Formats: sequence, structure tokens, C-alpha cells
Amino acid sequence: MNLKIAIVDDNRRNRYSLAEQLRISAGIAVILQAGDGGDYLEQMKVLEPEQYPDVVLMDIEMPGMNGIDTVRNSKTLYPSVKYLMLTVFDDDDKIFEAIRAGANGYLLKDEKPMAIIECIQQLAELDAAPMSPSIARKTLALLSQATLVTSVDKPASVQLLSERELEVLKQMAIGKDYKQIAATLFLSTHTIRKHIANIYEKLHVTSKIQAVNIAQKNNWV
Amino acid sequence: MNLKIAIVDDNRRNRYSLAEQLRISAGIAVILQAGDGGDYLEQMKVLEPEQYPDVVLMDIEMPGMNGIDTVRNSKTLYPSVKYLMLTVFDDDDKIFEAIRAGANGYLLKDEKPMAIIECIQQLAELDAAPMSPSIARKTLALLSQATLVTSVDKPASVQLLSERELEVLKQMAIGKDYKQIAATLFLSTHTIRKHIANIYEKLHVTSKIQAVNIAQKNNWV
DNA sequence: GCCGGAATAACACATATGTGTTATTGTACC
DNA sequence: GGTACAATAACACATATGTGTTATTCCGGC
Repeated sequence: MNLKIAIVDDNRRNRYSLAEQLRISAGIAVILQAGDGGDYLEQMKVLEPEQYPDVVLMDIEMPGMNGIDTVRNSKTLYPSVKYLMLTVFDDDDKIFEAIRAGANGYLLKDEKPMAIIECIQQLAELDAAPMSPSIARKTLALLSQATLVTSVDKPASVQLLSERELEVLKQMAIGKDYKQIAATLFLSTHTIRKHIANIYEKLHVTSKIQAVNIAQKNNWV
Repeated sequence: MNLKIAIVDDNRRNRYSLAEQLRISAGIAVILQAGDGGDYLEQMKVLEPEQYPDVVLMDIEMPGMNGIDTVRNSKTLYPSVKYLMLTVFDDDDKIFEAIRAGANGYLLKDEKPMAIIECIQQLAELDAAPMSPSIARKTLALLSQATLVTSVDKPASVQLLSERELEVLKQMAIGKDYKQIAATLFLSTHTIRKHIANIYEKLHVTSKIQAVNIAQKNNWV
């Protein structure tokens, strides 16, 4: 089989011990390690498609680009790569966000190493979706509250703001600062500042909160 | 531990072999067997609460009352009983319906007996939600199409923030800066800054937008 | 090929904001 | 009478933000 695995975690110790365990317990090769999302995407850029990892173990809580944004970004670039989220918390919103972003599985970090290995193999070979049972429970709870929506929407004509500006506005709305938005969208902070300045001019406001308020009132976010 | 298990399946052979496996592999007692939902509910009626099964293995496809309707009906009567659905199909709609009905776990019938036993124990002891990986995958797919309906409610205990802090938060929410809030509330900007710092600490956030987002989500403004 | 606009990027400066610390006052509770 | 706490106020410092200005690249339309 010879699986190719990547590990993204800001804690170097975690990465190494996990990589070591994968190697000795299952002969699985960790072909790429990164300390945050930006780092990971940088390293992916120089790989040929046949070198892509089969499964990426992705920490959620990281400085710089977090695990969820990283999955969202890379799912469009590398749709065949599967992501197994690792987290210390089992926070409802995070789980939902990660799933929407395209995560293929969701494990708690204190899962036994053998269980993690098994999940990696299931994910890679069977196209299954492994979850820690406690995560699965929350997933069910979320689903039972959810209403299936036939993907409605498209308010369409928000031609006032450009696509790019809308993206920036969405990031602002969830409380990110310049640096974080820049990291998420792969732009410089200078560009983000310029976009925001343009947004303010178009909306006739002078601060983040005012802009976000207008966006929310008009259902742009 | 001594778990009490019930099995509901229209195929007598399935019931017996499953019961036998539970008994010899894990010493788990099957205290009740039924061939369909009506049968199951009849038998439950004559039991005292302390005799209720801990976990019920529930087939979905059955003549008479099917597994999903059975769970729906019995969840109101016996809320403490947990249901582990067993099915040969992994049909999307069925999964969603079963979850809404109150199923606590969802396994494919061709799961290895040891895996089923493990799931029963996890469900009973840890209050977890075991799922076959392929079911989990479909669950994720459903969730990613779903829109969370927060079912609102609970303004109630906003004792977290003081009255004064709430006033300040409201002013923040409409886009005022420190000076404007101070002027509106006849306070010094120093005081406003202190209030806001306290608000951040209580809400575990670090910026206006994040604080306002929480306030709006909780209907405080 | 040229033009205009959008997206990108950079620099500089004045303000606003986030954070740590300290202090005074009023008031409710024991 | 003491004390615990909310509200008020102030200071200092490091960052984040708002704003003005300039420049390059890419793309669609004429």
C-alpha cells in the first residue's frame, strides 16, 4: 500500500512523536511536516501530483493559518487529498466548520496511537470517515438540530462590492485582524488594508464594526 | 458492569447468533428479543424501569413497525434507553431520519462482531456515538449540506455581564468608538476602556468584532 | 495596441484599540 | 465595622487600524 502521510501541527514534539509512531507501528511514511497552514501550502506547491500525501493529519488550533482554513483552501487546490482533523477540544462550532470546510474525519488528540493509525488506513483505503465516538455524538446532535436546506440562496446582485472585497468582508465579520485575513487569502496585509479602505468608501463607513453591521443586515455574510 | 441488551430484528436467526456472540464473547446478557417494533414495545410495557435494557440493537428494515418509528416512539417513553441502529443499507434518508428519531449510534450489519460489542460498550459506558465509518462519511456529507438552526431561545441568564457592561456592549455594536461611547454614557474614555477590557475577559475574546458577534448570536443586542 | 478598472503591493503617519497596572468611591452583605 | 465587588478613573506601551499616496500587473473591451 505504502501510504504517504503529512502532519500539520504547530507543536514540533507532537509531529515527531506521531511520525515516529506511524513509522515503527505501521511502516507508514510521513513525507511532509508543517507547523502551520501557510507552511503546509508552501510545501505542497513544489510537489508533483503523484507526490501528494494520501492523508493529512491536521491540527485545528494553530497560530497563523488554522487547520480549518487550511483545509478549506487546499480542498480546492488538491481535491484528492484527505484530511483527518486532530483537536484537543470537541467544540461544536469547530466541528461543524471543519466538516463544511471539507474535513474527512475528526479525531481527538488523546486517541490511542493505534486507533489513529487504523483511522488513517480506513480513510485512505475505504474512503470512510473515522470519528472519535464523542465527536460522532456531537455530530449526531448537530444533525438532529439541523434542517436540510436545498442550497437555496444566491442573493446575486451585490455588485456594489467585488468578489474579492466580499471575501475580505467575510473574514472581517468573523473577527480576524489584518494579518489573519492576509494569511487566509494568501495576500499581503497591504493589500488587505487597501481592500478594506475601498470597502469603507463604498459603504460610507469608517470602521470594521460598521462595515460588518451593514454586511450582516444585507445578508452578505 | 453487567449490561442489559435487547435485540430487535425480524430475522430470528440473526437475533440468536448475535445474542450468542454477545454472551460468549463478552458475557453480555440479552434480556429481550423482538421481531418488530410493536412486539418490542409490548414487551417493554411489562418491565419495571430497573429492568429496562441499557442498549437496544435495532434493525431498521422490518415488517410491521420499522426500526426508526420504533425508536421515535420509545424515546419519549423510555428516554434513558440507548439505540444502536443496525442496517444492511447505508441509505442517506434513513440515516437522517434515524438520527432525528433519536438513534444513538449507527452500524452496518456486516460489521465484525467484536466491533459491534465494542460499540455497545462505548455507548453504554461513555455515552459516545459509535458509527461505522461509511455511515460517518454520509453523516458528514449530510451535515455539510445542512444549515444549523440554532433554535434560538434563552436570553435569561445574562448575568455574565453587568448592566453597565451590556450598555457599553450595545454602543460598541452600533459602531461607536471609545470617545463616542464615553460621551453617550457620560463617562471617561478610561472607564469605557476598562469596561471593554472586562467584557473581553468574560467573553474570552480579544476584539470588538468578536465581542459584538457573541452578543448578536446570543441576542443581547 | 491602448485604455480603464480590479487586484495586488508598499510606505508613512495619526488614531484607535488591546492590555497591564493602580487607585478611589459607593454599596450590598455579613 | 469590615469586606467583597461593581463602577469609576487614570497612565503607559505595544499593536491594530484608518487614511492618503504611489506603483505594478493582468484582463476585457474598443
